[in-house]
Amino acid sequence: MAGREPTYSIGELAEDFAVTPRSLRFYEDQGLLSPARCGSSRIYSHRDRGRLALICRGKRLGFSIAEIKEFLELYEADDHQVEQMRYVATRARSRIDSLERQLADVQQTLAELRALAATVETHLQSHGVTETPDRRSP
Amino acid sequence: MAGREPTYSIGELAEDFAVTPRSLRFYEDQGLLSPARCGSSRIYSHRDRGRLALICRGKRLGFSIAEIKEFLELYEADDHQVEQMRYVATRARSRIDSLERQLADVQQTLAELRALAATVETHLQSHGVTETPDRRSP
DNA sequence: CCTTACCTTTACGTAAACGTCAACTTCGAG
DNA sequence: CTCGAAGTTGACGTTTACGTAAAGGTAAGG
Repeated sequence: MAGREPTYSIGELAEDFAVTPRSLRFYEDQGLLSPARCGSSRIYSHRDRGRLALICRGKRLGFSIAEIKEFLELYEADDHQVEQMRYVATRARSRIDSLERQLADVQQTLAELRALAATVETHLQSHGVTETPDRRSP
Repeated sequence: MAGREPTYSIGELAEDFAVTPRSLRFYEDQGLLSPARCGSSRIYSHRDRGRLALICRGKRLGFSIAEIKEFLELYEADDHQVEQMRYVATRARSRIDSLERQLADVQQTLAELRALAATVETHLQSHGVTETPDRRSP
């Protein structure tokens, strides 16, 4: 019953996540990944794949590499000593606080932008333009 | 009845908007501002002040200097050229879309983090620790 | 006259997150 | 054997939005 864990080359994993091999090496330099080696070639495990998924998500969220690294360590610490759990709890809470602030920021920005869009569209309407802008031949 | 328009030195304006003089010079280099000169000193008019307000707002909204420059040129060009307003509206909408995606992502992350925090705290409780962790002297 | 505060220009420095190039090595296919 | 594709490690280039001296001008106040 031994299904061997799948492994990936740098190119495969890069393509799967639509990043470049260069990025994967960079993440490794920064300590976010540490794939096994076969000779000098990198061999990525299923866990590495999971970590990369988290990295990509973090990037989508606009976090820096350093922040993402903290995240990863946070998830890693999952099955560590009880003593360290306090630290994890503290980090998680502080992370949540920061995210809540970011959430508020984004919502504020959205509000401003929607107001701007509304203003502009009102102006457009007052010029007799009500439809979604078609492109006219110039 | 001729109240002269107020003018500002670089330092005044910078302080008013909580930016550095360096930033104002930079914005000028980038063509976002072009204050009058008295000798070599910059003299900012009321209009310049208005432009700076737009610049700061653009920054808050997450636009790049280059994008803000485009907007300023649009506002400048004609107060209401329909074609140009469409462009602004399009940009705003696209930014809104992107922010809405980001919002969803952040909310998702928050949910996960809260779950993690809850898990960790449950673990801590099961070890007889119920209070918020105080910082002990090391 | 001298200091102080504020202004000027020029120009190099910084941080993030890779891109890009060079200069190999390695491996399976033909 | 040879080729090309894909891998490796440096190391320097790029972009954005300024920071940070360096070196000096100018006007007010003591």
